[in-house]
Amino acid sequence: MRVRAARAPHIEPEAVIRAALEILDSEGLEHVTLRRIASKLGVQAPALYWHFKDKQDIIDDMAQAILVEGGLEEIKRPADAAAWADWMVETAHVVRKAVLSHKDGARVVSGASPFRARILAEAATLTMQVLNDAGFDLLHAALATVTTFDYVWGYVTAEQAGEGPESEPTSLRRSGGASTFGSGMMDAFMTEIDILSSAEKFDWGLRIIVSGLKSALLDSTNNIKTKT
Amino acid sequence: MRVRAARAPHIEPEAVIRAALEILDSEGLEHVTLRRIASKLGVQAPALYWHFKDKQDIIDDMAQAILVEGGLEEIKRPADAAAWADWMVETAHVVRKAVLSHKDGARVVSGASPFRARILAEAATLTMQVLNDAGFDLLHAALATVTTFDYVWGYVTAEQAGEGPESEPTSLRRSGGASTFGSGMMDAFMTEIDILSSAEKFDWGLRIIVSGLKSALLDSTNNIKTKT
DNA sequence: ACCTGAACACCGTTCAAGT
DNA sequence: ACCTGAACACCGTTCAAGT
Repeated sequence: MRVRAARAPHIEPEAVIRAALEILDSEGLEHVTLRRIASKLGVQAPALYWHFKDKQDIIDDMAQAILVEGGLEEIKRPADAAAWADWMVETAHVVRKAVLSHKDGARVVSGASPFRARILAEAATLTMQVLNDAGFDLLHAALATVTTFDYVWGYVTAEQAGEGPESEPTSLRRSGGASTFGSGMMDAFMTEIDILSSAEKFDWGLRIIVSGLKSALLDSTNNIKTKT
Repeated sequence: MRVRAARAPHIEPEAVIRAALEILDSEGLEHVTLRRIASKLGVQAPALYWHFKDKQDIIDDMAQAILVEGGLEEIKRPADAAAWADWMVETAHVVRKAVLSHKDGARVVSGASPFRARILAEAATLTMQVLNDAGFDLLHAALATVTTFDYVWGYVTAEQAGEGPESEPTSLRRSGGASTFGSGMMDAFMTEIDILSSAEKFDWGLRIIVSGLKSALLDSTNNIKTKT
């Protein structure tokens, strides 16, 4: 009398997202189609419209799932407000890892509706509060958050876009251009930079930004206190 | 005997890109389809395959066109190598404006093949050289360039994604979550940050990065010279 | 050399109809 | 309440055939 698995549908939303993420990881975003998801669940494509408004709705939930599963929800404010700098670096690394944990993760999350996924907005809000507690006024806490998150986003997007299907020698197809400083100079830099892992490169830029933020914070407090 | 315009085809590649960009500006990227482009040229869709390998090839040329027309080619190294900081800020603004000059410009350029468009790679190479002349070693010139360009990319992408069709109140649809620190705190920050134009917000982040780069440069030279 | 016609294998989405 | 069948209006791409 064993229940024949996935024969009588009773689809649940979570199962849809799970199936979608499996297709994403094994075949990439362009294969995440309603017909593929449905067939993976033993169901016809239009069935999905009972549980989700449209495909965008599914993408939104995929983005949310990727970030939650990546641990974005577990981020808590630092015990010491003065430790904001290291906290920001850690938080950014969490976001990066979450997105990288699924193939085309960056494209999924940035394809999600309003301000990306809901959790991302919450993480941003939390970041603003941490910065505010650290001494930034409301305006500069918001600016600093946007700057940091936009860097994270730009970096991760480029990182994952580079993992494309064809791993051509990068940047030297179509040699017609010549362009004075050919690819020779480019290659010199590329050879240098590739001694670092992608995580290390990410970290370097992150610390540059945090270092700039530290200076901004010092400047603003000096304008008021002028201690010494 | 007047030549009936666009009746006898003789399609030229530039005309294809021009038509594609017109559709892009008036209707957005999702309407830039081979059939639409072709019909705009008085031709059938498969005709495009004689001039271009595939749609990706057209997107690549669109990206290149957007950046060239935005003035990316006119960027020259600074007269004074020490003026690298202001030069980077200016260069970043040029890239931002170029991308924003067409609807969905960011998506087009990031959808382009290898390292985005060819000109972007050249601009990056030039930036590395400028930084190298300014005292950064090869590795750090490359890291600084990547950091800056990734920030530019993240910022512009978010900026243009926000211009979406539906201009909902942003971030407060689906009020179910509650999430302790509701949207109230979020709104306080958003009100603050919206007193600045998008260009000003971009500029602020840019200068944070450049400020961080200045510190890094000073530190590295101090480690060698240790003057006084 | 340059383009058309017709087809192939897909999409997301709608909707009457089934159970 | 939940799903199917069939259709609609599209896609990018291929390819024999026309001129």
